[in-house]
Amino acid sequence: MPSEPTAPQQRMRSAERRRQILDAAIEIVGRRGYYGFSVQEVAARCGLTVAGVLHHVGTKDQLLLALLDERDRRDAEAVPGLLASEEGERPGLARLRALVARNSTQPELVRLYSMLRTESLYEEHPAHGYFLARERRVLALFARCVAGEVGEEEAGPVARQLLALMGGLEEQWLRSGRSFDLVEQWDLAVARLLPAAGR
Amino acid sequence: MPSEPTAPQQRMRSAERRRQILDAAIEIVGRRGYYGFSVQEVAARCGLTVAGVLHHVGTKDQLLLALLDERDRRDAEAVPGLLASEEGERPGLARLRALVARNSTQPELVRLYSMLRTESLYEEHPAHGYFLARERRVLALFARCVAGEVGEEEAGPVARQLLALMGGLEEQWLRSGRSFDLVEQWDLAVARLLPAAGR
Amino acid sequence: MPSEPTAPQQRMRSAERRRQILDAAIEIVGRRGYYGFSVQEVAARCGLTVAGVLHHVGTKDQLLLALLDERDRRDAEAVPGLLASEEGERPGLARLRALVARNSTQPELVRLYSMLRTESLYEEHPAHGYFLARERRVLALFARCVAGEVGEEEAGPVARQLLALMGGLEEQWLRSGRSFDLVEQWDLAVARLLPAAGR
Amino acid sequence: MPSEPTAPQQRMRSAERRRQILDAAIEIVGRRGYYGFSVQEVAARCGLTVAGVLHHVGTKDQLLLALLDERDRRDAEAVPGLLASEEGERPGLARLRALVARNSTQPELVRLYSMLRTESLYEEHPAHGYFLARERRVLALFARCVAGEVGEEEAGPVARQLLALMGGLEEQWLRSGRSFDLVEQWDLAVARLLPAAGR
DNA sequence: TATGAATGAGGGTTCATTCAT
DNA sequence: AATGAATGAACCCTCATTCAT
Repeated sequence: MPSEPTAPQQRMRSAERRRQILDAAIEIVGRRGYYGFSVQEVAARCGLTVAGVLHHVGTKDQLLLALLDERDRRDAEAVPGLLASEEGERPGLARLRALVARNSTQPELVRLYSMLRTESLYEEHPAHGYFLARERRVLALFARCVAGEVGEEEAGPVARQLLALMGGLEEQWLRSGRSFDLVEQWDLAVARLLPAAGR
Repeated sequence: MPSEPTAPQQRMRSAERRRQILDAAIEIVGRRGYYGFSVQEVAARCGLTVAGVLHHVGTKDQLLLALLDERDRRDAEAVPGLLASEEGERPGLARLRALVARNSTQPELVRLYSMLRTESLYEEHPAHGYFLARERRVLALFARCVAGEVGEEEAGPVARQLLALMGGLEEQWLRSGRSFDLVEQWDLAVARLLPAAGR
Repeated sequence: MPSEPTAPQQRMRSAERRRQILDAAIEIVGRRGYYGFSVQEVAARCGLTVAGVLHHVGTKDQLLLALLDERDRRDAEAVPGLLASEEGERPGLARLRALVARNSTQPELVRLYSMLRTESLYEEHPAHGYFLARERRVLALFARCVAGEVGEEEAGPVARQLLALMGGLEEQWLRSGRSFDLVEQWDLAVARLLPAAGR
Repeated sequence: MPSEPTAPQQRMRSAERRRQILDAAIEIVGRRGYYGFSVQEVAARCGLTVAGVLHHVGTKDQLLLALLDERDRRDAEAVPGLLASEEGERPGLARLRALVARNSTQPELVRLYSMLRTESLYEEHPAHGYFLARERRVLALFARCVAGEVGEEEAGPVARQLLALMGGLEEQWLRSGRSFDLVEQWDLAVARLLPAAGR
């Protein structure tokens, strides 16, 4: 419905506006997933028209992908090398712990990935490919992180186990209203799973 | 004169039809979640009108809850006492293994719970309450299952870890196209997590 | 939705059931008119299925007409000769007052007629014909009621005025939550309109 | 190069379109009331999609209220001060007559108010509050109009009577296919009701 | 007498998208 | 950079009705 001409529409610079839109989308998609969120809602949160939002992001699907890219970009910027492992450096368990620690400060982000990871199990989900590739990459990274602790043929399964643990604990953490300390529980789990490494 | 031998009956009896509807819904909700599925799709799969489906289940929301109830009912019937633990009997690790084993034969079911569990993190999701309660119950059960293996103050955290592992491995299992043996990976994980119990 | 088999469905005799249905319908149609009422609502109020109601009344339209007939039948029975004026007897202002008095004890009934009278202004309303005929009859009756008080050529207009007054006051009476005495206001109005007659 | 001289413009400006929508709605609601009209019908009459109509008015309920506001706005504009009585000026019977006279030229408008006034007796009707307030205001105005003619304690009842008469006569006028002169009948009624004032 | 299954039509509303401005 | 008009498709749901039981 044509609304009253509202407060003098402040025009933003494109980059700024885009960031604002992606922020809003991250939060909303984190809550209700791809299928449950609407461009309308993003628009409302930004004080924009639906058409206004689309002007910046193109399409609902593109918005989703843009949002994932943006997250990756920001993460790479904020904690360089946390998820990457290009060089010859040998990441260890500390790396995994750092990851958990960082996530524990960003529940919103955790929500987003939880949501989309599960939703994208469906082959036609727009982020299906993204998360398939991501999981492969992450499993490989985790395997390298534990390479020093376990035998070669065990690295794969243990990486699986750690990834499962991480995701599962995060989900419980969210559902419980973050009523427990995520890092602490992670440490307990790792101590059990890789007892030799603790020392 | 006896009537024709009942041509391919169009009109079904209530229970039958309801089961058919719930089956279809389970599959679809498992793929796309509550937000992504439509009554229309269920109807199409059952050869019914949308109104026809609604005649049996009332509402989209009620369909979701009915579907969860139905699952519970069928599970309780098929493997009695798997999730329950009423009496004084002491469930152990075997119980957990049995659970994983059963799930490994029902990927569709696993999908459904994965999907809804995550989606229902959102407070206004129609199954939010259901999964909140369910997680509490399951954590309590798991804690009892490991009561014999670990100290009392450790039962809670370990239950968390096992639940996280179970969910996480299942998810990886689904995403990988079930390319690994779920029970095998579970055993490996448990062997690491509770080494003493292995024997 | 197929409901639980409820309390042992008491079967009623047809006439009884029909009366019950019409009673419910009178109340509901009185509130929301023909367009706003649904067979479903009537059914609910009678503890019947929609099909059950239709079994007794045939059709939504027929229900409406049946309901009007029933009202007329009951009125004729309860206060014989109130609206009729077949014989040579000369009805007077007392007759009109009796009418108002009776209505003042049956707000539900007043509601019904108010509602349908207005709704049926529309030519395609199922009760259009009914109320057209009714108004003619009533105007004729009213004219006879005031024949003794005013000149012949005035009887028509005065009948109009009295009918307008009656309907209008009743409507105000309903809207105000019956916060004034309908008969009293009627008397005041008549005293003004036909001053000579008062004595 | 100048563009073609604007082919029969499909896209309308907001105000224009809105007016068109409200006009259509007034007519339809006047015929069948709030419960009997559908947005679809309004859309069809405007050569728009349902979604198109909703784009301008928001909601079926909002359309109804917008329509009443619009009527008030137009009336206030066309015959300023007819229904208002802000200042110290003393309105008299002439004011009431002017009102009837105006209405007699706008049967459509009369229909609308007749319809909604009655329908909104129902407490949950979207215009219930509107007409409750309106009746209070109008009764107060009418009371002031006859303040010069009758004693103070009679003003209230007489206002009621006049309002009832006006509404009732209008309704008869509509049902009869406007077969009589509304103003003439009004004059007759007023002459009877307030004989002293005639002079 | 009454129900239960099923439908077809229509209800209002939401949504993503296009296009001109 | 952003809006506003408009659409087409989909959404869930309600309704009156039919038919077999």
